[in-house]
Amino acid sequence: MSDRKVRVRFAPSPTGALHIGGVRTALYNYLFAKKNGGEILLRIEDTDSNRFVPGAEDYIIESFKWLGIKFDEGVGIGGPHAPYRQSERREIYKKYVQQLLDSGHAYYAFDTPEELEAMRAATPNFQYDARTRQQGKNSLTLSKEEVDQRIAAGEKYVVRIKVEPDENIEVDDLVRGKVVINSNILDDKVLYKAADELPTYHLANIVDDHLMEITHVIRGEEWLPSAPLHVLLYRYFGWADTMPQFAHLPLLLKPEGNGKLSKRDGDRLGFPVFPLRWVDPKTGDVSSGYREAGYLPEAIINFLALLGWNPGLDRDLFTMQEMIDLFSFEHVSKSGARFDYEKAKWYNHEYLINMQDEELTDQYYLPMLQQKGIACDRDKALKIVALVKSRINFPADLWEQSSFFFERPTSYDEKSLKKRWKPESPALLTELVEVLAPISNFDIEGTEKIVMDWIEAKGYNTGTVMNSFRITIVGAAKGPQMFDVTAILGKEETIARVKAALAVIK
RNA sequence: GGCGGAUUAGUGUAGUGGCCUAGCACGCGACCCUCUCACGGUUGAGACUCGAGUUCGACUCUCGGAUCCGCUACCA
Repeated sequence: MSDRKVRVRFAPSPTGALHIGGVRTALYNYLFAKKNGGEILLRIEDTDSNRFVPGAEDYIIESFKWLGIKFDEGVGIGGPHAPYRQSERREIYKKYVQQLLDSGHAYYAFDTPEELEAMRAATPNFQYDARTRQQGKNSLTLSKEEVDQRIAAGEKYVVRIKVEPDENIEVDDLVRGKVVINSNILDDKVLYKAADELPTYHLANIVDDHLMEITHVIRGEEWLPSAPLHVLLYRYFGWADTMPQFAHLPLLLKPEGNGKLSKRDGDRLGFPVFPLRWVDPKTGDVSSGYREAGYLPEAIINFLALLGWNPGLDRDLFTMQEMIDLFSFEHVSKSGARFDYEKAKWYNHEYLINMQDEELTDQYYLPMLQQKGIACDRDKALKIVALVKSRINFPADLWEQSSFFFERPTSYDEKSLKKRWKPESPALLTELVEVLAPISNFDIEGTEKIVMDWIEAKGYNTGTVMNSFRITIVGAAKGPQMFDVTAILGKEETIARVKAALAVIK
């Protein structure tokens, strides 16, 4: 078994947008597969016909495409084990359900929802198992003739697993170690529904993982309680020798309060919980996405990877390849990780300021300016981006940080004025205009030298002059070095702004 | 309620019995840089859930309490 090629899968059900927690699960699967020279496949688990949401599958595929997680086979790609959509594998499952029925590890049950309801109401903590299945209408209590008759009559039966009682089931988990559970607490889970001719998750999952030669099942912690059932299924099928290894990942928790991260937290706290924007086809509700919010996929990947896993190094920035090389379940934590949106922003900031000026300019800045109808040649745009990029968290911030290059301030920040505008500012600036006016070459060094010499000669306070100057040019006490700004603005505009401000600020 | 899992600063984590006066990062504060805001650098406050054991010695092992999380569907 250990010499089998590593094969993992990510198997979401298409019930809506792909949750960020699901993205992390997929990411860990991906990292593990690549680390071990293995393969990862994408399977769609749409065995619940009632919860199917159109568009969800495409959304999932597009999300991973954006994030840079490439699957080796599966839905949208194909492969030797196609089809990868469970709703298209009906006939396959039927065969295996029959195998379990024949070997006595499963049985037919005809109990109606109402009858089940009644049983639950009558017995506290009721569960359909070895102790209670005598009360049900199933092929264990009914005669063979009646069972055949009911099925022949088209009655909507269900197939349940027959869990043998009093057995300790061991689950070997890559992150949690050995977990032992007694079969008495397991119920006879439904494996197959005749109503839609589809298996439930448990059956389909085990059959597919076996058929698709999955070696490692890496999934969320919510599956840990049903892992023993899955172990049983492998055993009942006779596949125990090739049973995959399990790894149950800790959950992603709400940033504040109790519980796991949900869609509503994003709405409430104002951050996305989905990779891409999603419009619910039924309700029309719109959920924001990381892509549309201006996140770089690399930043999201890095952030998510370190939420529950840590390579044990004293740094936080890793490329996908580095993470692949470093990934190991030994360093996956066992407890749930609170989602920290501030850190997500920091990651984006880091990835953005580490981008080349050219890339930021061509990919984001120039298109942004064009959309606003602002003419600006590439050289100038490049210079501006270089000056402001250290202050941005999102590409959109590029505009906020640089708009003053294109738009003369129409108002002046109150706080800045209060702190930096001195009684002598108007006189100083009036004089500055006279100093600037004769300068023929308005470049950075030249202008700076002339202005600084003037300040020194007159014995003025550099801070007072420069900050007052800054307010008239930028509109607030912020931004790049002043002469970098004026060199881009040019003499005419610089002087015009000072004069305009002088006329407005009292 | 039952069963399972978990528990290091506000958050993500390092730590595998003595190296811990518990490290790193985000966030918060200060200082330096400086014409401002960022960036960068330095730095401050801030944590081993509690109680018993085991041990010469426990953040690290065992047991119990507390708390949190998950599961408990003809959903995944």
